[in-house]
Amino acid sequence: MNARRTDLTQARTPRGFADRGAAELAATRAMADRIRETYELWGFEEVETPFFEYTDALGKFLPDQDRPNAGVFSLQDDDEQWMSLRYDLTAPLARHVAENFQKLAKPYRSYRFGPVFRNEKPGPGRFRQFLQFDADIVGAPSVSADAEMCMMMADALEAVGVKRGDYVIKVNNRKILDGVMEAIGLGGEENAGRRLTVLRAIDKLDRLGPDGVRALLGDGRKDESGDFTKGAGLDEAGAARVLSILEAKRSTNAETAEALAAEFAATPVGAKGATELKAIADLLAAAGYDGRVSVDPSVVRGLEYYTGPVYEAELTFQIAGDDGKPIQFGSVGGGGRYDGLVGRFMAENTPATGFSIGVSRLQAALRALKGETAEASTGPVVVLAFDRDRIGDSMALAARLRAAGIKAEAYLGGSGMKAQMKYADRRKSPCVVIQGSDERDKGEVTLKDLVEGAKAAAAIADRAEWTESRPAQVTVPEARLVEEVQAILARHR
RNA sequence: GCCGCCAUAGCUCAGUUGGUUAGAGCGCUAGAUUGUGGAUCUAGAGGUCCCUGGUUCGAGCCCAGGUGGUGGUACCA
Repeated sequence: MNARRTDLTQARTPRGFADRGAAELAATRAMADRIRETYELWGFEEVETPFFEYTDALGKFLPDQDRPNAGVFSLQDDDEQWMSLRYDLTAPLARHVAENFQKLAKPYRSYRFGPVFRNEKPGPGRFRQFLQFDADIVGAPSVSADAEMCMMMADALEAVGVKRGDYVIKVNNRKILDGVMEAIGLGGEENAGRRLTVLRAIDKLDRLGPDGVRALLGDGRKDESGDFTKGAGLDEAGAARVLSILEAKRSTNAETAEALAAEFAATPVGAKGATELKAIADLLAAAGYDGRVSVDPSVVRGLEYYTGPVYEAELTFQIAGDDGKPIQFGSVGGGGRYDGLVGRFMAENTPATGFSIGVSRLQAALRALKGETAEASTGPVVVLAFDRDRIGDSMALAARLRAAGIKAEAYLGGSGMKAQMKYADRRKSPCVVIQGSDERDKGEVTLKDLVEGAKAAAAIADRAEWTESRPAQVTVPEARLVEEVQAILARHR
């Protein structure tokens, strides 16, 4: 009967994708509910966009227009138009706003939650499908909107259980860096690539340190594996000037903003950036968010499209990993102002700012913080099946429990009683209902409390006593089924 | 993308210089126990030794290419 079959299909998830079980889904749902409550409290409304967008709507931010599958998952519709799975929630929002511009009250405050897809190499804790939770304000040009975004991000983190002090929202302004780059001769369209290289170099500060960043700003850097990363090609003075931004951090937001204003107001754009940061610092102070939101010149974000304030949510607690070394969780979300994004779809330019929370990443961090306390949720009461032809009786008993609001199921498998008990055990069933012919003849049911029973069993060593004692088990009139089961459930609440 | 390491049962792994029918522990299924979770004992099921090709009388083991995983690095909208 076991002839070797060679036609079996291999059961496997695609690389970088994962199935998620009940415990993890429950944790995700709980977290999403907290975030949702926070956003609604701030007056944001939910909107959902499809997983697919036309590739051109996702935009010029694709790494290579000629290869639509690089970075994103793309396919051609039957009319030959390219469509792509969304890689974030911001580009689809920009499209939605442009498409419904007349209908939306501006400033438009909205949030959305869902999976996004990236076609790149997966790593540990890094998947090709993951969840984001975004909030954006479209149509508010002032930095008060950016300040509000930072505050709401802080509220959201606290709502999901990150304690004050265990996180920090860092905020900076792109314009300061733009000013510096302009001053050292990196202005203009022709230097866009080098400006991006500078941004990416600064983004690596926490990992590579000042010397590593300096190398990336100059000629380039060779890492331990021998791979060479080309640098931005700045001269020594230029690199020093860029790095000096990072030293402007002071102990309070007001002082940092002032230091930046004093140092980097040489160009009009730099001055504007400093003024904006000062305004944000004032708003944060007035709202009581000092300390939770911190003005930090090292935040740049790797994205090209940000035009003003940028911010990043960082978890600051450390816990030891399996190898004893501390794990740094780092960034769990970020965002910024993208005044040009909606403008790709319509002549009217529309300012916008928003941020994204990496739900999967945040969830992983919280799980590590709290330990694997995914407390086993209680399963259903299981009504055992005695005679195959009396399954209707089991189902009727289960139905009575359900009518009383108790999770219950009749055992539908084909195994014997011992296996059925094991099944109930594995389902984390609090209690089983047994009705064989003995009970049925007398109009009774036997209930076994599995939680109590497990405790009693621990003390019993030999088989005879085990079978004899039948711990935590009662036989009651069938009419009292619901009350007695409720009593058992109440014991373990 | 680049560099390194790894791939044998559901899981963790052993497997001699290249030599007969590839093993262990755990897990799973069942029996001992006419109707009871645990413990104990016993039995059973479960394998394309990642794939393809090569060397050889003979390959789980050696060689080449591929695939997948993993650790760095790059990218991360």
